[in-house]
Amino acid sequence: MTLDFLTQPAEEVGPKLLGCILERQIGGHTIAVRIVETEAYDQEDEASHAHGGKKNRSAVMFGPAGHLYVYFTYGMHYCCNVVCGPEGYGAGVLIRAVEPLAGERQMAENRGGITGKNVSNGPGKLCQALAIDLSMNGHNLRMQPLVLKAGSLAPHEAIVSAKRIGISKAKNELRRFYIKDNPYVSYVSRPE
DNA sequence: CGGCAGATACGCT
DNA sequence: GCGTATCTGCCGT
Repeated sequence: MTLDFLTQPAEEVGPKLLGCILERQIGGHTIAVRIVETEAYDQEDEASHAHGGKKNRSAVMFGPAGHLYVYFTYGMHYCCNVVCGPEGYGAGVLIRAVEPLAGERQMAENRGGITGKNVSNGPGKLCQALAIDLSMNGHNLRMQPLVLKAGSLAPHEAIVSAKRIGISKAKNELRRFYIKDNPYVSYVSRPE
């Protein structure tokens, strides 16, 4: 399995990223996590940073698929997207939550000692746990120190589509996807 | 538990 | 100036 599907539209890529693996190399340690919640954005979406054409902040979203778009919001939080779609078309999939597979100790340390599911069950939290900041903006996810690997769902797992969270525009769009019953899905996401 | 406000800096009007 | 693809702590029940 390859990452070729990243060139498809965001709403296709969103569900397909569920179950994929992110590997972060940092300070001689390896952190591995599995993506359990995503959300699709593209330039026709009023709520997307790519809406209204290419801007300085969102330029990466218009670049080649498979790169990382990192942005800063609320004065204190980073969030990260996987750029997707054809080059020149602004689209990306926000990674909203991940499930730790390896390096939990390192992640807890990055999060100031927080352990358990609170370590990565939200967009800002997972960026802090993986030490992702603006210096990673535009990073190619096929290269160290942060690599995206194709993955799949376990046989018993199911994908749920839901309305979006935390935004005021186009919030009724069904562009959020998560793995049903996974404990690391952001806790606001429980209802169907 | 659930709800609410505060933190805090950046991009856009 | 204002709103923001959020998180945390503090409050009351």
